[in-house]
Amino acid sequence: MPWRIGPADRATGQRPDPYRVWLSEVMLQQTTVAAVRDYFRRFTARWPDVAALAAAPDEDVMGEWAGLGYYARARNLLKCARAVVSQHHGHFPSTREGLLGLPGIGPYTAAAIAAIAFDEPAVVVDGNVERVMARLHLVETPLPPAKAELIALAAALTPDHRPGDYAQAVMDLGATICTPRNPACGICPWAQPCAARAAGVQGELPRKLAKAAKPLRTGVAYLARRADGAWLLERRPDQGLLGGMLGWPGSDWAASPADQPPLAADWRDPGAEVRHTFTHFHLHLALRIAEVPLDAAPERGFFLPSADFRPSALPTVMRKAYDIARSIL
DNA sequence: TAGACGTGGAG
DNA sequence: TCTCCAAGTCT
Repeated sequence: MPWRIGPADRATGQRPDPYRVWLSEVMLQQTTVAAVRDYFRRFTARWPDVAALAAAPDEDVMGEWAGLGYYARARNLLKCARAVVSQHHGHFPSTREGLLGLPGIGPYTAAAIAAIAFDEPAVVVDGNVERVMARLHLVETPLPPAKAELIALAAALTPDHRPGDYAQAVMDLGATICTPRNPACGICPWAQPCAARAAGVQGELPRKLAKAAKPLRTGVAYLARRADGAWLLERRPDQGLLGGMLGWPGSDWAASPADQPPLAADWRDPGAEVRHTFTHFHLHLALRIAEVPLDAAPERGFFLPSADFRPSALPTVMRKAYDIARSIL
């Protein structure tokens, strides 16, 4: 993984760059390694250190993050980079407690950075560690109530020697061997002491409380292309869903939203809607598409010139709408 | 403290 | 097609 240093460098006492550790850990929050890899490469190529990132315009960072999800992470990433520069002389705090004070850094990320970048024996507990501990110690209590117990069990195993390598090793074990489904107990180095394995319930742990069903919300989005190729977009407010990202003007997303076009035009119905599922609801988004003249004066949003418009800077639901509009215009 | 907050891949 | 979920944080 591009954010790790090799064993040869590690053997010389070299530490990984705290900036790269921080960036990778934030990207990896609730996100798979496969999804993060290319984003990490693009971010570090464009912004090689925390000072460069802190100096970047908001819209550049949000656009580079587009598609990775949980956009509050990108907003907090910038806040954090700027705080490190302005309040910590451009250096990340080296302790769990110091890191916890920064935006977007919670208990897991603070411990991970402290252990991996600064060799602090912090207790690193993510979903992988929770799963490994629940199985190793046969914890039947469901998550999230079991959280405190699992942290205590993880703390009892955390070594003072090479805590960063230990933390990554347990997370790697969870990601590759002690997986949620069909764990590979036959090649697991902890198969012998594993209580869940002995009881034959390893595939059922950790237990989890049932989640709420996702309601259906609907909405309408308006995609207007001006005669010169510019698209009518708007910047979404910083708070809430897709906060700070570009999007198409349209209705709210609700059980039965009211809607109002952003400008007068001959709106066409493409006959296809966008279906998208967020963490807590399903969305059916109807589309209205129009070609408008150069002097069109929108009541909402702004025309982004085609030379400045990259579909990759849109969140996925907005890019799905764009793909449909482009196919019929 | 429980709910808000994205996405793409696996089964 | 559908559910689950992945290296969580914020409010």
